[in-house]
Amino acid sequence: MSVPTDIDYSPILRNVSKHITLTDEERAYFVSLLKPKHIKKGQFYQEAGEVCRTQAYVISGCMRSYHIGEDGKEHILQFAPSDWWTGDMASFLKGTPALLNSDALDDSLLLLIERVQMDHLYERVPKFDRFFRILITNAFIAQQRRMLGNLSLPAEERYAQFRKLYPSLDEHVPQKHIASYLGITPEFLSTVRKRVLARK
Amino acid sequence: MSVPTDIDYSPILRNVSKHITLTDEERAYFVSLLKPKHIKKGQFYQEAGEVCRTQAYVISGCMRSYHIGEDGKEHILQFAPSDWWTGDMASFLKGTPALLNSDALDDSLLLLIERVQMDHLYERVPKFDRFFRILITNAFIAQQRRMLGNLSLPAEERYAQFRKLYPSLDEHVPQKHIASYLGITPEFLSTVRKRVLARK
DNA sequence: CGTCTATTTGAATGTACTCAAAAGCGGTGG
DNA sequence: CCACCGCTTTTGAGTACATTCAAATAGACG
Repeated sequence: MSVPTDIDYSPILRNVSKHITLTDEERAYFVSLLKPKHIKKGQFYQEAGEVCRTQAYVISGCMRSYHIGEDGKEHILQFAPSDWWTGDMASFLKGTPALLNSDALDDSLLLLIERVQMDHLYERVPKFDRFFRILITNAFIAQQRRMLGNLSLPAEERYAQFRKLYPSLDEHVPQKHIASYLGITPEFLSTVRKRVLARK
Repeated sequence: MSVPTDIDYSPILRNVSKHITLTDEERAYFVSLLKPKHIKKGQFYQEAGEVCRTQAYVISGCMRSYHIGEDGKEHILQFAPSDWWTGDMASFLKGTPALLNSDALDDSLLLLIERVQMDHLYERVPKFDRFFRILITNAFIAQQRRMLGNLSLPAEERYAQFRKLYPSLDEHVPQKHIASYLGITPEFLSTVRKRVLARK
């Protein structure tokens, strides 16, 4: 049994106040809906097939969410380092079985909010409609760029872009996961990487 | 000069009321912000490089938005048939030059809303924060699925899925555009198509 | 009809994959 | 501290999926 730890809510509150302004009361209410969850490296936050009942804000560590295709291969949709949100949206909203697995790449601390609480939050503090509108819009835009890259760029360029966009991920995350994110095999990333590094 | 046409706002109002409920007054206000725009087949609603100042709801016809890569090739990010929303989000929100072109695949009628008006709308009728939150969330989910398909499926499967998901587009849209959407060449789609059609 | 563009077909090429094996790296226990 | 084990990364040969280029055919529209 672990000693109960005091959670520092300031990161998520800063995250929220980038887009909306809360009263003390609203802030307290919001924080009361969050459940901390520690996840050790390699353990799951969520598994495909189950319904995803929460959305998660990453306080520390790094999560990944990925799909296992019919061919049995992993395809990574998202890395979520600290200050990112994660969770299978489709499953969360519609109550359908999740397509995505999510596990920890490092020991991580998440703050979870449940679907019902989320609905209450929207009713009692409509500003959160705006907050998540903006949050998801940004995610949408980022994903459009990724899609565009996948449509128009060869693997070498995609990897170069990835390095520019997420330098810290490129350092900390095993190459095989980056390959999976880019949509290529680890073997091929290895050769591509040699070429990209040679550019210096 | 064309005879001024009466616009039927019921499609967009039905679209909105799928997610939020408006008073008569709010409805009237919302409608007052919309500017109808006719676009003939082949003409542009928006060009890359310019700032995208509006979001558009498609009343009738069909739009496409696409990016022209460094290689000079078109890559289609979205088809927008009637009842869809379109517009370069990143440019619209941040005021940066648009990456996307958008032109009409058929004679189309759009309803445009400008950035400033959109902001007013959010202030005066906060329910629209919710409306667009839901709208964008759905777009996000759909795009995740597309991304997943592109990562995990061969061209033949991607095309088969596209046909299932958008049967009417598959019929009405030139194959070269579908190829561009799927991320393959028109020549290769032609051979893939033969195999998919053979499945019956 | 005739012209222009879209689609099909085919041959040659390239990018990325598979499979296999070797080398590197990190943690763990002796 | 070193030796070993498991996992990740590298390397290479052979293969497959998809592209390019070219030319023929089919469709659409004035």
